[in-house]
Amino acid sequence: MPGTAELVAIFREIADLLDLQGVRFKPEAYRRAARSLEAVTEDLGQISARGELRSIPGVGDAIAEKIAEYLRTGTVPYLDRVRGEVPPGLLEIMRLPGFGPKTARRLWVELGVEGPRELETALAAHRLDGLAGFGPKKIALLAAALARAGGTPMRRPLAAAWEIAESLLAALRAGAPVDRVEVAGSLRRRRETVGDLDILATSTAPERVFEVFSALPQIRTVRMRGPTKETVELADGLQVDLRVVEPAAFGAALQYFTGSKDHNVHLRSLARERGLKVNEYGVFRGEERVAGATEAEVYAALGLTEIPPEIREDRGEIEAAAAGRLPPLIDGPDIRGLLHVHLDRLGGAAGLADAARAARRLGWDYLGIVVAEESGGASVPSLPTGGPKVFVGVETTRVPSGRPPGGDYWVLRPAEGIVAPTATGAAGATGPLLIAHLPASVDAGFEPGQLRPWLALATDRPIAFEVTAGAGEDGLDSTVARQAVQAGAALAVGPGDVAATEWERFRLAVGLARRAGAGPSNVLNARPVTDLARSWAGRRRTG
DNA sequence: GCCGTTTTCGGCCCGACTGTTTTCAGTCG
Repeated sequence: MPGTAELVAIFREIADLLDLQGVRFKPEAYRRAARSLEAVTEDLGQISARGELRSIPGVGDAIAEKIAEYLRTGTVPYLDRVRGEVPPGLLEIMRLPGFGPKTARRLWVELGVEGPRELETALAAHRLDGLAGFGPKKIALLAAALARAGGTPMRRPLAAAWEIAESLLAALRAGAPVDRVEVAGSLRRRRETVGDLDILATSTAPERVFEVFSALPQIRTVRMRGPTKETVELADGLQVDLRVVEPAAFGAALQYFTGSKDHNVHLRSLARERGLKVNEYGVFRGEERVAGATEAEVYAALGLTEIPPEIREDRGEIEAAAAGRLPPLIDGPDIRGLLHVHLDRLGGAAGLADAARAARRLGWDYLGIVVAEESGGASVPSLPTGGPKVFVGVETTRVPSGRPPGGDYWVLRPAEGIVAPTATGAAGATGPLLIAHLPASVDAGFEPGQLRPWLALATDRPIAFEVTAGAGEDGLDSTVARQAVQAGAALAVGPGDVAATEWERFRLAVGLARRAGAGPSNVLNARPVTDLARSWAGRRRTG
């Protein structure tokens, strides 16, 4: 299927093939462009039509021309050219964990190995023995990696990774001589999927910390351990890096290991311009450490206001921080209630009372209880006074018009495969508020242009796009959500369809909204209860 | 191949860890 996702894959393959040829710098340039394209919220065709492809970070003349070519013809001939220069099987060898382009290329040049199958044969025939740089351990690692090949490590949904991380942090705090322990990496940036976990700790006895960590029941194997860093694999294959630093370097290390790569590279080049050096131990002027204990200190030393982890992606946030113009982002305490709580999930009236208590505990003023369209909304029990206000949402699978029967607002969950509003009820439809739960993930092949008809719908009626942190049933991902925010549309933030005991997960969804650049004014359920009641003209239930 | 309040050419982040080494190359994040 042509589109941004395919173009990203093409650039990544070009990068790998150039790597195999030993070409320097170009592979990173293509990867940078690929990462950048993944974050583009607008249709590439439109950007190209305006002649603005080069405004995408990492896209210069040569890559812009290849994008334009792809948009015209659906192919990038340069890919076929570089494919012709190395055997395709080498890609599989270089992607074996622990091995890379240099090894794959040497096996090809020195032994004629063109792919995994030939490598297997060569290993069996002991043809690698005696090859310079290939000792018995490396050969054994290669054989083991080859035997396990194919199982590409899966990225976990954010919520799943978060639960694993929480259990590891709790175990470390309880059993290891640590002062501070925090999660870093893409989980801290609240990326919607997480490839591995990064945990950072301060301690005066790192060795003991690693001992305790290695002995945790969740951990299957220790892959490597040095004086400052340990890498382990969990039973389900997830890789976890634990690093221990001294307190004076904690902020610098947290900043460094939170990333992203592009953000850090940009920061370090900024530091060079100012005669400074940044590494995971601090910001240095010559030998002198001028910052390091806190992240705020690190950013301040570089002349920047502190940048929230969720937007550290080098998409303009560093320039904004330098100018003191970082936009305010939505925060957990801004959330005033939930709007998408399924009555079924609560388990009836008793469950509703429990949910009301949970909502109070979280400081919320209202709950939007959602019922199926067929049920007519009449079955939602009222709450005793003093509890959160209860609104009733009616869930439907098609774009509705008119007032929801027996409810205050609509919740739209399109039937599977629907990616644009159907004609019925869409054009010119006005009506009470609509919360749209669209399964719109760039990873799953959603193209930026596909949001356009939905945004058009938002010009006719109040609509909010849902952002959740459930397990595989999420609404907009942060890239699509960013597009909605940039278009001035509202988001609705929630924990997904989970029990009230797991509502804390709404904080992860807040993280996704932050990644999208949403401030409090962009989030429907950050509005006070009175505003909300006004935003739909239906009857409302009072507690 | 990209990029620029030290540059339109000459740079391109930087440290940890492993395996094979006797001072380093490759890989990773």
